[in-house]
Amino acid sequence: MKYDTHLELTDERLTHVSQIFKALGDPTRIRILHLLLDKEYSVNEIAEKLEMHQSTVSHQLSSMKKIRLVKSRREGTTIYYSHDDKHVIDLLTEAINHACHN
Amino acid sequence: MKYDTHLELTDERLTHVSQIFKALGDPTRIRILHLLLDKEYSVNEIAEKLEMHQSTVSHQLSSMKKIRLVKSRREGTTIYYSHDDKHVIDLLTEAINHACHN
DNA sequence: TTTATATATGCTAATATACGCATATAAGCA
DNA sequence: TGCTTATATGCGTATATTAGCATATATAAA
Repeated sequence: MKYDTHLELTDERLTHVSQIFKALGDPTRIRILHLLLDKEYSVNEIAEKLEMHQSTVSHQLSSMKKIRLVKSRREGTTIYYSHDDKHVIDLLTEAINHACHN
Repeated sequence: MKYDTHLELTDERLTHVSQIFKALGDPTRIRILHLLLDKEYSVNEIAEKLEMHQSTVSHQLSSMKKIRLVKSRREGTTIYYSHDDKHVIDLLTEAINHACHN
């Protein structure tokens, strides 16, 4: 798909776009989102797989949920997280792909 | 173009990708890059067009040049900046486009 | 109700970031 | 050389961010 390259950058759009990029501008959050590319994981699963502290993962999931980058679903005491913004996932995978072809 | 979605996220790639997104995660830098979409501008032109202080613009251009998001060319005492990473420009325009269709 | 498990969150310290002032540097011109 | 214009940069301040500890909350099971 081809995009217009000259859409007006209003304050609202600027805030939104920079917020998204800021969220992606942290290795911890990138690793979490990258893990969530394929399927949902619980907080503990994420912490174990990525060798992070539970509170670190929870904090970052919380910050990403606040801006709707991820969503959660409860099953008993376990909460499963998955990504919730296809556009953002596209941006991330494209960036990783570019990094892989350098 | 379709991408693989499962390329390995090595430490090096992680660092690179997060660095790019971090650079894009700031309204000042986004405004500058957005201005530079079409054509090159001098530092003063950028400062005037965007109503920013000269030192602010220079600082941010310097930080973006360090990671090769922009490049510069001298003409007398004037230095013209333009973008230097097509991939990053693509990421930015896509993000703005998404923000425009929400 | 008590206990165990999973997750969330308040708080703090360490670190990073953005900005702007003041000044340095660089190039061109008188 | 001295002056002007354009840009860069050192420094200090204000603010934001990150991570981890300790603890709170929520759910389920005994």
